[in-house]
Amino acid sequence: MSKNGIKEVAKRANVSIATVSRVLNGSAVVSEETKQRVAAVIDELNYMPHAIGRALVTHKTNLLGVILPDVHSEFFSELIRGIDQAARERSYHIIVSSTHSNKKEIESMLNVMQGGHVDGLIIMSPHISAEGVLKRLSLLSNLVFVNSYTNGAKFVSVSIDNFNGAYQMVEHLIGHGYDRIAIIKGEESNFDARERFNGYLQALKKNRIHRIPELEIGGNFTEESGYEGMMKILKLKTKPSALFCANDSMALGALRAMHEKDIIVPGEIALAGFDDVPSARYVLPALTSVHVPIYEMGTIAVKHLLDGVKAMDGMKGIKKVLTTSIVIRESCGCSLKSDEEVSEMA
Amino acid sequence: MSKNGIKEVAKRANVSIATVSRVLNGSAVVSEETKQRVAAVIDELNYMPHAIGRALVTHKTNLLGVILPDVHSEFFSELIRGIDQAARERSYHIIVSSTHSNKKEIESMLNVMQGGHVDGLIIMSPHISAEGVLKRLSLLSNLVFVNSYTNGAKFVSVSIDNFNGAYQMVEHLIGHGYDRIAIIKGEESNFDARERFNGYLQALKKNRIHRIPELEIGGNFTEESGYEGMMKILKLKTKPSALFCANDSMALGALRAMHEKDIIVPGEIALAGFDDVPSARYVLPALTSVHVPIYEMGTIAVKHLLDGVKAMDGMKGIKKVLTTSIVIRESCGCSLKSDEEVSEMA
DNA sequence: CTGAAAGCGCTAACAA
DNA sequence: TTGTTAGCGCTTTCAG
Repeated sequence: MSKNGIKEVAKRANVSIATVSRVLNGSAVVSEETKQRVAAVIDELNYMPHAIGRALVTHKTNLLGVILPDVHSEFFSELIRGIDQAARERSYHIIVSSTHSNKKEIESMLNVMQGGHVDGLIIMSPHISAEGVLKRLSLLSNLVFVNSYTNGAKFVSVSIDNFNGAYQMVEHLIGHGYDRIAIIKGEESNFDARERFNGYLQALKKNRIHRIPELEIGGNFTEESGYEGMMKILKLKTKPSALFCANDSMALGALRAMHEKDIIVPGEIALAGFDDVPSARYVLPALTSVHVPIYEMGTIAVKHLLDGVKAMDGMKGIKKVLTTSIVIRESCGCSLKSDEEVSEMA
Repeated sequence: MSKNGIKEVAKRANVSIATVSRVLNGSAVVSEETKQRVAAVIDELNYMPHAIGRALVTHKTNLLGVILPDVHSEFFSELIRGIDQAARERSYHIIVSSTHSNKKEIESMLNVMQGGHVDGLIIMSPHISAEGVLKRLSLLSNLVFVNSYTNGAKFVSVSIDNFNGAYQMVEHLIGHGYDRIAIIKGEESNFDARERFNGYLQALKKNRIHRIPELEIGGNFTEESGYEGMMKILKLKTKPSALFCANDSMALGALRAMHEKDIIVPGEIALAGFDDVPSARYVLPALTSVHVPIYEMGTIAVKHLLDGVKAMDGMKGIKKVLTTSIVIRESCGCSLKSDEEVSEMA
């Protein structure tokens, strides 16, 4: 096995390595003749330029870092799909790493990624605000936050409209006559969860329905916590007529609990979730949920990162909020045709 | 913003860059005193060694490449979870890229990854054999195949026992009295699919049940194809008493079709799938399926890659096959307690 | 149009 | 114990 580097190519083609580099990148004019000759040797040797050597001088790796919490797997993989697609269109690849929503781990990840390995970073940090994450990071550019709390600062972020999604869903339930609407929430520390809860609260308020503390159940976005939350609800003297879960996993858990206890959905208790995960349409009854454009969120994040959206200009961050849409299925008791159209707003 | 490289650190600490490098890596003995001094400067400057510069000389990036088809999302994300976990334990990160099971794309990916960016590669290629993938690749080491067809060659691979999983499941169905057992298969080109189909065939044969061509329906592992396959089955004059789907997605699709047509499961037609995806337990009736240790497959692949398992020794590849286990739920009509234990065999 | 040479940021002999 | 120096594989001035 010979050396097989750019030098070998140069030698065999009787040119300097500079020329080889030039035909490799088309960076300067090379005579057709030598170009052919070099290309032939490259092909013959099956030569591939060494990305690291190149990156060292160009300061470009064509790699994008993606940091996300490892919960929420359907959500997660859809997001990656979107990111990967958009990245590869720009001939980038992605390095994925899941922190466990642990600040230490996020920082360590950031360090690794700052080490020059990636040209940009997409970070999803539902539990820690952007400023918290960036405490000691000099770079503020080449960074976009996804679904994170970027408290009015100069970050680029793309997220979904959690508040309105929840608001609309709860209004929908109210509109169909339910007035005792329970909620299984996500964790306090989770940004998405807080916003969704706020949407719920606002919808009640707008419709002059008083909140009932015992109907506000804690959860943590897992199927299990939905199951347990539902069990608590079923122990109440006066049961709710409807239940809104802050995500689909918990709704699925709640559904399982109701099946076990022979509660008819939506007959006795109507149910709605949030996220519109694929399984939502396969359970029985099919789950009414808030559709979230996860894939688009991924592609947009990449677009912002790579297509020259700079957050630094003028100190004001860029905040893209994707609208959600409610998709009606069977679990909420109405049976309109589902509308899954996904739109955006600036 | 000053330079902030190793040189700056060296200058401020009044040492040579070599010494800085030494305290960075603990690669040689440095006096406690200078060590302290250098460490202080590093901290003060918030200096991070440039990974690319380092990689160029060490030939180590601490990055692992993962190439997989982008179908099969629940499977996919679970596999990544396993890989990522095992990788991070060894302080590696992973670069994920999903080809679309397209040979060209796989090759291009391989090139990118061979460019020096990764120290090893995990590749899952259900449609293309290992030899096909490696046609023109010089390196055979630092490569492990996951769930791919490594035709007796000198590769390292880890896969699941598709054949026996299917065999056992079909035997289970037969054992409970079903004798007209349909199957919705995966694509011919898919290695997993072929093995599962073989398992089905073998179980029939062993039990002296003749195969009935009209009961062998084509599919492609998507929910949609399961739905369509079921619709075809329901048009048959003599319907099967049970249906085995080569994966859960298709089983879910078939289930949806049966719900639509008011076929009672398992009363009229029993159903079983393969993969044991999370949703399997939440549908109604809960889906009997073949459990696959996806996560473990990921961790084992990494272990093989990083913990010094060399395939080249003596020309014989290493082939790890993980056993599957059937988990009984409601859809097959029996109601034993489910056993989800996962074991391995060499 | 092409070659020589200087580095990119780091590690690893080899000396001192 | 520490410094000097030679690269790792490439791109990119700068001459020619």
